[in-house]
Amino acid sequence: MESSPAIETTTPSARQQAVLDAVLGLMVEAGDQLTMDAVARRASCSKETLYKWFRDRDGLLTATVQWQASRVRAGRYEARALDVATLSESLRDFATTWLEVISSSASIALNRIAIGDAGSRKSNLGSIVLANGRFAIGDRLKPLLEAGRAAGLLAFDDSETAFRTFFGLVGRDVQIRLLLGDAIDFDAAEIRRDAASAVEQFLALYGQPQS
Amino acid sequence: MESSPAIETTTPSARQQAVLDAVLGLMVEAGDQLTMDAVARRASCSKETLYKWFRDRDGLLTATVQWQASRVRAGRYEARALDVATLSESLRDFATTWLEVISSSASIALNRIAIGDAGSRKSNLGSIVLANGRFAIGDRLKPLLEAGRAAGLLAFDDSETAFRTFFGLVGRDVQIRLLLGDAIDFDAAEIRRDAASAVEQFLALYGQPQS
DNA sequence: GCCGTACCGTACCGTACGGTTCGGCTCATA
DNA sequence: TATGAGCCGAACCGTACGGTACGGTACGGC
Repeated sequence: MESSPAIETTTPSARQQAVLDAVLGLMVEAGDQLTMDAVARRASCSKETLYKWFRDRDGLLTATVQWQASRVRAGRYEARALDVATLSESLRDFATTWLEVISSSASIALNRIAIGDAGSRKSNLGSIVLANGRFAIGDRLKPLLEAGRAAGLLAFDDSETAFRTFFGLVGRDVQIRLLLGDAIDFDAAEIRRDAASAVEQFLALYGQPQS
Repeated sequence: MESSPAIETTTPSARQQAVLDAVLGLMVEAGDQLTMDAVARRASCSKETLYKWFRDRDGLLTATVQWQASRVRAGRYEARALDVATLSESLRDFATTWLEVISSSASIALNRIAIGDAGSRKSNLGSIVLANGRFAIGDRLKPLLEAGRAAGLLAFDDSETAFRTFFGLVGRDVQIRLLLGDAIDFDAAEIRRDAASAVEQFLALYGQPQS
C-alpha cells in the first residue's frame, strides 16, 4: 500500500491554462458533451492547436486533471507545538478542506470522468486522480497523525489504518452520493459541523487520555 | 433525507434474465464497449428483440441495474432477543455483506456506468443505484440500530446519522478506490477483519455501557 | 518588404454506435 | 398443411465525434 507520489509535470502556459479551464468549465456544466469541438469553441482555439498541445483527447483530459490537482494543494500543517487543542483544530481544518473539495462541482465532474474511463483499460486518469486525491491527502495527514502520537495525544499502531478511519468518518456517504447525482445541500456551515463531529469521533477512537 | 423506496418492477422472463446477465458480464469484462451490438451478440439475440423488450439502451441499462439489485437483497435481520453479542454479530454480518457487495466486480461496473451518466441529465441510473444501494442498506440497517437502542445497547439521537457513521467506518476509502481502478486485494478474510474492526469502532462510539 | 511560426476557423474523413428494417427460420395452433 | 407470432441475423441509416488538412491572419526576425 505504498503512496504514489503526486505526479508533477511541466506547468502549462497561460494560454494553455485557459484551455484547461475551459475543459473544467465544460465538465461541470455538461459533463457528457465534452467533445473536442466544444472545447475548441469554448476556449476560442482551433482543434489543431488542441491536438498539437495535448496530443489527443486523453492527453487533454490528463492535463486537465493535473491542472486542477495543482491548485487544490491546500496549506500545509506544520507540526508546531502540539497540544490537544491545536491537533483537533488542525484535524478540523483538514476535514473541512477535504469535504469542500469532494463536494465541489469541479471535483465531482473530474471524478466522474476518471471513474468512467477507469472501466476502459486505456489511459489512467483514475490513478492520477487517486494519486492527487486520496493518496495525496493521506501523505499530508499522516505526518500530523504521527506528530500527534509522538506528543502522546493519539494512540495507534499503523498511521495508514488510522488515516483510513479518519477518511471514512469524514467522508461517510458524501462522495458516492454526489457522484451518483444525489443533490445534497451541503453549505459551509454544514461542512464545518460535519468536520467537527468527525474529528470528535476520531479522537474518541484514537485519542490518548491526557493524564 | 427521505429514503427512496427501492423501485420494484415486473420481473423479467428467464430469457430476458439471460440477456441482462449478458449485459452484466459485458459490463464487468469491458465496461467501455457496452454497445447494443455487443449485447445482442453475447446474448445470441437480435437487436430488434432488445429494442422490443427494453425500448432503448437506457431501458436496457435500467433493467440491468434493477435485475442486479433484485438479487443482492441479502437476508433480513430480525430483531430477535437482542443482547450485545447478537447485535454486534448482526452488525458484523451487515458490514461483511456490504463490503462484499461494493467490492464485487458487478457492483463496481454498475456503479461506474451509473456515475458516468449521472453527469448527463438524461436517465436516472444514478438514483436507481442509490435507491437500491446506499438507501436500501440504510432502510434495512436502521431498524436494527433502533432495536439496539430500544434494548439499551446503543445510544444515539438520529438513526440516520448513526447509520452514516456506520457506513463511513465500514466503507472508508474502499469504494472510491475501487471505482477509480485501484487494485485492492480484498479477500474474504480481509473483509471479515475490516468488518469486525468497523463494528468494534462503531460500538465504541455508540455503544451504551452495560451496567 | 519577406519569410517562418503560431494560431484560428472550418471543412472534411473515417468510424463507431444507436436505432430501424427486412428476410428467413421455428414452432404452436388449427 | 397453411398461418401467423416470435425471434434471429444481417444489412442499413443517420449522426456524433475523434482526428486531420487547409486556407487565412497576425507577428517577430532578418
